[in-house]
Amino acid sequence: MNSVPIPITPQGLQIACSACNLRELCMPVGLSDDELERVDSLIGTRRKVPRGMPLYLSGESFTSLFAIRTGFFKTEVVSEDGREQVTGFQMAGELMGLDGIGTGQHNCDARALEDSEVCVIPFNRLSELSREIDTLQHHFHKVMSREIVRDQAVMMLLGTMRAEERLAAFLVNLSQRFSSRGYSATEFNLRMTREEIGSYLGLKLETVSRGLSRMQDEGLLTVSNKNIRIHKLDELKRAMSPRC
Amino acid sequence: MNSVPIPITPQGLQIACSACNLRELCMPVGLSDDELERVDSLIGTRRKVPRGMPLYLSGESFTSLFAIRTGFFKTEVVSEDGREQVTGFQMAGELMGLDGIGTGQHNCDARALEDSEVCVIPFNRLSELSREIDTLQHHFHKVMSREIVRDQAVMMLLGTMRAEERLAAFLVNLSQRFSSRGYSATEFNLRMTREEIGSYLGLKLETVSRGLSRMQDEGLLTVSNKNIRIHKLDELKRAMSPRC
DNA sequence: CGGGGCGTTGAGAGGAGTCAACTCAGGTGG
DNA sequence: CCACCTGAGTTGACTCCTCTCAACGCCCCG
Repeated sequence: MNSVPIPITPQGLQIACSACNLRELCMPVGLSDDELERVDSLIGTRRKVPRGMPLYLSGESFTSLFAIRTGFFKTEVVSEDGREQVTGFQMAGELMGLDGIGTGQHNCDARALEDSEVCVIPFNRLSELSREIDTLQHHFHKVMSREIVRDQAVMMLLGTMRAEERLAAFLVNLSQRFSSRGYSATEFNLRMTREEIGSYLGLKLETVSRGLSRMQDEGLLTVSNKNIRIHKLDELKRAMSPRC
Repeated sequence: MNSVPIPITPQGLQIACSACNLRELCMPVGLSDDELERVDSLIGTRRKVPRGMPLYLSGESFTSLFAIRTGFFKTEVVSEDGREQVTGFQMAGELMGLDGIGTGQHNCDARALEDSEVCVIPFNRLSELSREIDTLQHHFHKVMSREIVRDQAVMMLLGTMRAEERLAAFLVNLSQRFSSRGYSATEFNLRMTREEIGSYLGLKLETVSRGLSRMQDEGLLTVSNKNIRIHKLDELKRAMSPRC
């Protein structure tokens, strides 16, 4: 096996959803104590996924969603003719596996980019519970809908932006997500390779590398391998728009 | 107003969901008579949307989903800096508006490409009912999930394919969707302009035009304005893959 | 009949891809 | 501890695909 189920132990209970510091990110607000307890009971197990290992692979049967507790993932689609497309990078508090509901099989690979841990959410239990708790149902629908909106934003990026605009948008997006999790908005480590960034942005790795170098030359940021320090976040945001 | 609500009249009842010829496309199977009746009651009104008119616009508050009864739509996202991206083309039996659930506001424009008619599905009624009818709940989740998978396929197209591959993929996709609705798989009329195709595929309209001309020169198909006749569907499918 | 939207085609420009050489960091094993 | 090796990243030179700009034709409609 590529990962280890962790049964909830007495110790484990201290990180029940109701006590999880990621609660605002992946749980609905406004639940009663009773409801909160039942939602807690949703999470049967947690699972550690070491760096480089898959959380699930395309074609595997779908039974659960996964909420990231710690770590960093990528999701990747591989087509029949061998093309690979990274469809997203996921971090703490985000949900993975929604693509599997439609067919009952996962439709992409999810791989840990660093040692990670996820909460396993059995989908049929979630379905049951969301029939009983309106708030949970609505929350789940919102999460799925936001996923659709996010994908549409990526389509916009891939369809209309040039290389450096895509790169700027990518970095600004990462910056915001780190920031909203309490990390620095201006300094962070990329967990993915240039090639993975390129795949996500519809570019070749050399183009990604050149783009970063160029931004460094312009004083927008400093790149040192995977470490990024953004000096002019406002200019970086402007660089997302044409004619700059 | 850009469209006209149509209250269900005695005549209207004959096209209740349970009797709709698109039933397999947009309704769950395996409902009991009682359940069927309740799902029928979901559809409060229908709405005609003349060609060119919006079904909804970005920023409008979200209250309902829409199932297409007849006609053809495009959905389009406009970014702050003025970029436009067609995110999809929708035809009979397909659902629109899922992007609005997350924020409570529509996040794209939906516009009729020909005179169309949609069933209005009040979202809070759908939510209620899907709490009572498992089958309906699961069906709705599947529909949302498939939307995500579809969007990922578009990301793959935009991220990895060259112009003519995209065009081939687009035509094959249309062909299959027409075919599954009982229309010809090899002859159909495009409802959208070259520019709209280009926006969807991340290409300029000239590139779309050239691509179609080239395919015609190669004998794959015949183009006459918006009319497409595919002569070699199998070769067109091969043209979706690299090195042809 | 004239005009505007849509589509086609050509010529030239430019941005990203391709190919290749080189550097660097990290991990492994002698 | 150092030599080695591998994968990741950078950079340069060149190619080529798509975009840009422009001219022109077609069709529909006022």
